Amino acid sequence: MSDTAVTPSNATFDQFGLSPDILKAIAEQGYTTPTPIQAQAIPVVLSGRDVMGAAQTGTGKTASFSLPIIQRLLPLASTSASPARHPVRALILTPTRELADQVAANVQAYAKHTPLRSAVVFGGVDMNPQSAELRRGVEVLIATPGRLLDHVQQKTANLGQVQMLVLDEADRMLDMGFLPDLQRILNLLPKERQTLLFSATFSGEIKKLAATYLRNPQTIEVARSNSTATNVTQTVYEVPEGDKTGAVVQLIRERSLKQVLVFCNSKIGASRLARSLEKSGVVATAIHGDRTQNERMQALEAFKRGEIEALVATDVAARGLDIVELPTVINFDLPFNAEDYVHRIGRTGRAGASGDALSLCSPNERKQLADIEKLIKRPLDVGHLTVDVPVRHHEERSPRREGRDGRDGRDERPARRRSGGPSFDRPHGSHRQQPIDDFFLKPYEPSPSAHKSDEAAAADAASAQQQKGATKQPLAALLGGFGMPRKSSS
DNA sequence: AAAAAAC
Repeated sequence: MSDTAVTPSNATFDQFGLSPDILKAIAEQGYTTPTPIQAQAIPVVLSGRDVMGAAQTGTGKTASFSLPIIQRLLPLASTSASPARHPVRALILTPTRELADQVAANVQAYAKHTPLRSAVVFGGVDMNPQSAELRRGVEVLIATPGRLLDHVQQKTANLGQVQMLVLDEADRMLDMGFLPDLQRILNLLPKERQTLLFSATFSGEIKKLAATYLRNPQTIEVARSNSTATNVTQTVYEVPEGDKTGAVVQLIRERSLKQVLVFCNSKIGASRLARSLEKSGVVATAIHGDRTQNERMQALEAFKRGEIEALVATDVAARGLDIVELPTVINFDLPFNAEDYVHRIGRTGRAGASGDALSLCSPNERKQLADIEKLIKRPLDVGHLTVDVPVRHHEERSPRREGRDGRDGRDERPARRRSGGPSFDRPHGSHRQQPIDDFFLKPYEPSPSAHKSDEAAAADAASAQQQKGATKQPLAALLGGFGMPRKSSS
């Protein structure tokens, strides 16, 4: 087993023995004090030892490996123009193209006063400029796996002299089915090398990967995995599926949000929401895997420049995107994987800044909410929007169930009955059958097969009681057992 | 259930 490093409490960048050229670049980036992961990882990486790092994005992880990589390669850096003098010595693999781009920008910045060359390759864009750059020779290569293998096949990338390998967001890469690609790449690398594996979680698969490809790694863990930053407020708003678009508009206006990242579960949903927001006067654009790489990059850049108020994204943006001090993240949909929630809200409250994570939860997403609260080991705060909740003194309703839940982006409905209508503009859209009151009338219904605990049943009864005649009540009251961790019965 | 990634 590997041991865990101790955090030096008040380290400075000066004490790592980094080259003045690197320190100069660090200073230019405005950094003075290493983050905990940097304080722990930099000395270990400099020592040449393998690392198994558990760190969320936003903890300064990229610099924690980039800086010592640059330092270690410095003695080998050549000022020669000959490509042969610039073989790939460090390879950094990331799951998404945007993350590769971000990491590359960091490496570039940290190495700018050194003769080291770096390049980034990923899919979705022309291979030729990448090939040309690779042929000129680079010591540090940042890549997504598929395109890297493409370059290997084209013989534009030679990995025979790689001494340092970084697997960034390794859990994500496995989730995305990159294991075969990773294995192929790893087989091309010299056995004698230093390997750094970073992962948000240490699942069984990650441990297996580490056992296979790392040698006596030192474990570095800054924040317990699955934990969320304490400087981020986390609030959930219970919103009927069809009211989510309006709710987002309202949150943006209420809070005067100028730069908000909004997560959807589907590509189509993200596009639709972006369009709906635009109709409501919010400058918005979507970023997801069905948009061209050019569109993705332009959306991201415009967002960073502050030209876009709402960037509506799928989980392509859940990890790794480094948008400095993003104040607010909204979950339009709750993610299917609770871990993705942690990654999504990791886009805010970065580098010690405070942030707000706002989540919309429709009745059919309560299971996801319960999973999230179980993972982060605390309930989210329950917020309420200032829209009127319709008063319904309800007697009996037919038990007919909706065949479809409308979760796939069919979230736009015509304005509801005037009395008690929402105070926000509602975009025009297709009709959904489910009446708005459904949510208020129907407490959480577990599937018939699911076993319900006594507390949950009691909570349901309590919430059903409280729903009658409810208006503008805090959702916590409306929802009784809302957010209670649910015992899973398997 | 969905998303991501090579052409």
